[in-house]
Amino acid sequence: MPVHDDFSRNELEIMRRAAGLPIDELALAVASNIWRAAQGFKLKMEREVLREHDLSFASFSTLFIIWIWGPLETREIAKSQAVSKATVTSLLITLEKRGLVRRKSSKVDKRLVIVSLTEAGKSLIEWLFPKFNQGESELASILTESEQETLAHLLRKIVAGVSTQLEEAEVAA
Amino acid sequence: MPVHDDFSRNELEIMRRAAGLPIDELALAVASNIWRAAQGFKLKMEREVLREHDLSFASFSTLFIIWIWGPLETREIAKSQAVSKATVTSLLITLEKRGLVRRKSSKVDKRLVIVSLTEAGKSLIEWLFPKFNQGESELASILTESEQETLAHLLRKIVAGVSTQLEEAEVAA
DNA sequence: TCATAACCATTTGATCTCTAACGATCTCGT
DNA sequence: ACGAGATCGTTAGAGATCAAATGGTTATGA
Repeated sequence: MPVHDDFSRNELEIMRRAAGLPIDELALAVASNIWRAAQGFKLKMEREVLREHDLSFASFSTLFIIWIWGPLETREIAKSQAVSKATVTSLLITLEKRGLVRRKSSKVDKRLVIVSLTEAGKSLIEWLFPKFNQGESELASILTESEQETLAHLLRKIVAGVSTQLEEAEVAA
Repeated sequence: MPVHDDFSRNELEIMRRAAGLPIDELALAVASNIWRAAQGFKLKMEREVLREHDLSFASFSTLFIIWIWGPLETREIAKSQAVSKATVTSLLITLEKRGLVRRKSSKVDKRLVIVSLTEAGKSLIEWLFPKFNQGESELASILTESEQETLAHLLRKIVAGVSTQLEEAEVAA
């Protein structure tokens, strides 16, 4: 009995009784499968691509975003990954120790820190990215091209929607 | 310029040049939006539902799975969440400190540890779950019902696929 | 001008997460 | 019966993550 499958009638009944109200089963399935898919993706990439270079998923993402966008401020990296600035600071310390990124204070606004890739960082991400994309390709290959397009489309809507919802909550606070 | 949007022609050109080969843009979009959706979901739930009870997403998931399935062994919890046993041990220590779960060694097999909810844990999850499901419902409400069904269906295939791929890699090692 | 508010990165302290190594326990083949 | 190998939960050590507090910097308004 696989514990990780979708929920049976029995389990739904437990939840429903506790909730006292009808529960949104469809939303439950959507949310839990988004989460499971993401965890599986992360695990796959860390094991099959990143581990041999001793790089975490978060570190890879950070290198990647700087590679694509060029030198960035800390707050921009945080925003792009939807993580706190404190997390980015911690990641950058690790990456800087390994000589993959460089930080320098902005001349224009001394509060800002500009982060750029070192040569070693650039080489690493250029070496790693094709393998990473290969893994992504493998992940998606379970679906037809048309299904992949549908999935990406629906997920984009979820991402946009939740981003809006989070901003609204932010403003209200 | 929102850093978190899908990638432009320019950025794709950077990747393509570095890769030397054509890259799988569709798989890139699928994977990155899975990841972004999951991060947004986690953030939303932690802020809007879990924070006021000082509970992490991982703690909530653990309480939830024990609530639905009844007393579980540590390894079963780990498997159900796709995390390592060490992670579960650490979570259980925290939850036990707060009096939400109880651990006892199995009589049948002394290696095993059986985890069950305390009354406080049961009360908390039963209080929290309806609010959590409400949040999930809000998350999914950007899509029509039919779209939600499609999304859940496609994600289930991804989850099953990546699970298979991870197992294959496991066996090969 | 200049004081107050807003914003930035960092630090702090707690939790979550992983792999690797460990000790205790169980299984299985001989 | 019994020893080799497998499995279990835990520990150790490192990194990732967050909210809250901090200190330095910039913007705003009277």
